[in-house]
Amino acid sequence: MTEPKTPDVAAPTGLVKKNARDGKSNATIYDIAKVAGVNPSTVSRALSKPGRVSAKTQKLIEDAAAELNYHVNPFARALPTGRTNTFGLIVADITNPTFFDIIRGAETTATLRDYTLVLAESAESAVTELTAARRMMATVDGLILASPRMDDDDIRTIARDKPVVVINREVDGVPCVVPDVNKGISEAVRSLAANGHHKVAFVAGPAQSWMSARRWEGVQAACEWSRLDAVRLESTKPTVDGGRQVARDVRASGATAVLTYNDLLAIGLMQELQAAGVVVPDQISIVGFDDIFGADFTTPPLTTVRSPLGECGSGAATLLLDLLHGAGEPTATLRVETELVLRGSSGRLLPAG
Amino acid sequence: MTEPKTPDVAAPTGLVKKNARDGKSNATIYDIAKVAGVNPSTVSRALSKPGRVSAKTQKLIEDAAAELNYHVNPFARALPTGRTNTFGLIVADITNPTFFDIIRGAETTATLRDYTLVLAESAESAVTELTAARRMMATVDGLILASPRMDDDDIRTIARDKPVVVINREVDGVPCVVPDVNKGISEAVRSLAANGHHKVAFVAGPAQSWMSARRWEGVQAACEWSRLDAVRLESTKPTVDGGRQVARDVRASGATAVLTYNDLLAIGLMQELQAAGVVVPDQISIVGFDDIFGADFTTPPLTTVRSPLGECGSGAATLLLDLLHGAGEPTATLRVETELVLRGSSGRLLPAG
DNA sequence: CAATATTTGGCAACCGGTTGACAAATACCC
DNA sequence: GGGTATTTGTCAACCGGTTGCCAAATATTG
Repeated sequence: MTEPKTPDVAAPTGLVKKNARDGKSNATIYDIAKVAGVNPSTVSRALSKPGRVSAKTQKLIEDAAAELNYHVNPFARALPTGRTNTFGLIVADITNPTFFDIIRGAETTATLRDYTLVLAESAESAVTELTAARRMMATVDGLILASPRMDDDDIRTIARDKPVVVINREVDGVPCVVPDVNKGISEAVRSLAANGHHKVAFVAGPAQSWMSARRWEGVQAACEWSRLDAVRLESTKPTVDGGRQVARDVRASGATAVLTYNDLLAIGLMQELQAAGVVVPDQISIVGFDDIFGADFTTPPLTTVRSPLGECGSGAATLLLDLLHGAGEPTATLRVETELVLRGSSGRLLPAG
Repeated sequence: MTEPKTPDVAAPTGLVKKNARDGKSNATIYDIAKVAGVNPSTVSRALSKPGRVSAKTQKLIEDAAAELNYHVNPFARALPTGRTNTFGLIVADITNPTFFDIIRGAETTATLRDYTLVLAESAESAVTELTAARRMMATVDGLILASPRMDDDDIRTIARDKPVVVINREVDGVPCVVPDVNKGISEAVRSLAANGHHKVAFVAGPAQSWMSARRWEGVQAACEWSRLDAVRLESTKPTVDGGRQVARDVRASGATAVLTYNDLLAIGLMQELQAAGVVVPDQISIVGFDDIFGADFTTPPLTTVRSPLGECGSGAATLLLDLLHGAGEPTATLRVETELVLRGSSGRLLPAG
């Protein structure tokens, strides 16, 4: 079969074609087709539809592909199919260590399943978040929203276009990965009750944070169960700085134990209290949430309700990838367990001197 | 193209208006061409070649585009042009906080200039890194390698195909962003000398780490200048755990001040020494590198030589984007300044009791 | 006002795969 | 062997932009 059926299809049309495949330009299925002596569409099938072509042809094509060092062009594939083997992850704040483990979990799972992770952050703004999500929609197969700030309807709207998985929040009709706060919180509160505390303060997070609301509910319920007083305080922002700022209110509240929306608040709060001469945990116990990187750098190291963040990230990625491949419930909610990590910042209340 | 302020997203009224292109298919330049009564190629030009079409036609097309809520299909654009408005960032370890600020800096700059950041990690492995880089090459316009582990030749090979910027390492013929360690180190060593120290230990990082070598050189030079003894110790890994493990050697070395390759090592080292009853800084001074998140959580807070990591990330992104747009030196090296951040973990050596 | 220079818009050929329809080749059955 | 059921490979029409070339339209100039 040496006779060319279609003689000079590629006759020089005057176009500046970089015909010399000088190492640069990549091999295409047309090149493979020529080498293997088959039609390009056969090459395409051999490479992406297992079993569609005969074993003999398959081998022929694979050899040619290997010889030419062929790699599919992702854009050429994405154009007709819409599939990109890519998914997006939008986090509220890249520098917030809460998300580090989520990012890593998602990235690891993505790579493992031959997907690429595209990252964006919303800077804690619902508008930025929506913009980022919209922008990504065009280029990804699916989206993971970690602690989204936009409202439920926006999330559902996006979820109508492409598979979406939400972390740290429950949205009706959208698959979610949420830590179940109750176990960890009740362990924490019971520990505080056992150590002689009677009044507990909860420092809340951002108003739009679904998780902050759940944690406050959990704290209330657990306190009721243990017959402790519970009071809710507001923070300006869920950061170390926000924690410092809330120290006044904490002292004014008369609570002897504090749970904060997250570890950053707890760390800032502890720093400020210690700077003012308050001894932790003798005079006040502090418990954070999440067990972020650095939570054990403090003196005393921070007691905290751990959320398995890495698991959240990889769980969300798995959920999403299953969805993309047609497996799994379209709206399953994955619940992961929380647990108390008892360190030095909480303990027995010493009688006031 | 600004977001429509009118929040009628949730309003069920206007929804019926959408014609056949309701769910999936997005408007194309052909749709616009039809509405505007021009040729698709004219639409393409109006939208991407400023000034190529008359103002009148331009307006016509822009209006039609707005009406149809048109967004270009990135794949269709990438296919013929190869441009994707995307660049990759490969870091050695996603969970290492050193990279958090780098990631954020790069992400912020990317978003600002309308690029998308694709993230991958090498898990501290040269092989994984090369694989990740290769994989990305197909889909990005350029690549940033933060603290790369692969060897210079591999980097240069990659750099021949697409623009590459390296952070935390100098590679001949490739644009780099490197903190200039000398200022920060000499400040640190002078401070130690002034506080009565005579022997300084340096705990090194990974053998392949270019930056570790530079830091050791810097420490040696500064110590020579200040007439201090300098001794080099090896670490098993550049983590908190590695820092704990090196504590033995540090004590055995007889040094009264330690600089560690990075903050994680410093933190682990300090924890271990304190656990053994050593008082920091009275008996030993500890100085880290980088000023990572959490470096000030410790008691005493960590003295460290700060590298402006966010600046490295954004600087690398800027360098890369300039390169992509034809501006800037093809192999410029951007040097950023380091400085000593004096906190509590270093100070005057108390006379041994 | 004619002649030339400059804009402006249209045509069509790409970029590199995917896929439905179909025919040729091969296998299977009686 | 003839006839039907299956494989297997080919054809051709996409996917949605980009861009070189050219001609028509318009502007500039002598």
